[in-house]
Amino acid sequence: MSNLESADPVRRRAPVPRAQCALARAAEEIGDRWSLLILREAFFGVMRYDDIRADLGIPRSVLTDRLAKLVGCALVEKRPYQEAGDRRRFGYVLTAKGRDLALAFIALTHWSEAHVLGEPGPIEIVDKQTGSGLKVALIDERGRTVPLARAVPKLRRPER
Amino acid sequence: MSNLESADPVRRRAPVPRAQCALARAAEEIGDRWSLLILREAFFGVMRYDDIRADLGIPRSVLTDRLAKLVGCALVEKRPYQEAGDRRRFGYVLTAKGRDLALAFIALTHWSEAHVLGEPGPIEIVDKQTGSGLKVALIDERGRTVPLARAVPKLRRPER
DNA sequence: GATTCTGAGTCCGTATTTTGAACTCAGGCT
DNA sequence: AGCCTGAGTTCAAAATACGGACTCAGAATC
Repeated sequence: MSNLESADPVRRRAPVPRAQCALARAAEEIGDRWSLLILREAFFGVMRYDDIRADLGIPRSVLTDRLAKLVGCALVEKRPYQEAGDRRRFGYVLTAKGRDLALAFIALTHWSEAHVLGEPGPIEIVDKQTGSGLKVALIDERGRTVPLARAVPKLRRPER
Repeated sequence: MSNLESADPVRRRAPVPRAQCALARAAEEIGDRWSLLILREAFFGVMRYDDIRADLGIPRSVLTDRLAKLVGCALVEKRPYQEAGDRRRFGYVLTAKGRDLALAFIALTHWSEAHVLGEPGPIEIVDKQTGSGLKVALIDERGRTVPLARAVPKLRRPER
């Protein structure tokens, strides 16, 4: 994916139209100002309407709409729960699809710490078994890590 | 980052306020419907206003605005170029900051292929040296890959 | 058994963004 | 001189977002 080093101004068109572009499809589901932030809340176990609202300061009408969309995309599930001696309520829980976004989230968070925040940031991702700090990296088929600069895109069905 | 397995409805608040959250800061820079797609164009070497517009179908006024924001965030640089026997024009080129987003992009693309597209997608990322297909993975301090399910968030400055 | 409280919304008028179409402007080409 | 092209700008209409008030059901309180 990394760019041609010496940008050549000759190439004019993206190799793949938008409809087949996985990134574009992902952007339809989570590419707006709030969805990412709502999912982050879910990653940290915040699942209740008013708690999300309080954390993010999102308007109620928008939160209602975004939650419905996230449920519609199967990123999150609405499910009932009851706290001891309280009436039954509904909360929102990540689905497997939503949980799998974590890798992209971690990558984006690390990028932001390096390039936007400019410092390590208050939360670190660790291996719950060993306690070791974790990073996101590219690995090849043998599991060896490869520097980003060596990654290039290749058409799978070579043109047509 | 991955969620507590058995979601406990007790936790109510995100561990970190929005202002310090790296993801939230990243979302301010690239969290809208078009910025991601524009950056994707840049990854593939498309750098001219009208080409981006044609690929994405984005309205001119929005593209102008988004490009200015991306330049403002130093994700992209506006720089002059001239093609043989043509007048000098301007194009947009990724900065190092922009290029480093590639890892998050690749992770998001793979997620989308797995969960949105449902099939491999037309572009694959390979090692330009070996040709080996590349994936995104979590690695610990010794470079061993760790499954996502073992990743948990930990506060770096342990509460206060 | 009426009133209050709380979580989880809905409704609504205003403000902001997006859209798409038309217009501009500079430089080169015929 | 007139036309074309890339890279915008301007503008009205449509879609979204915002924030405050309102609703509604069940528990708790008086």
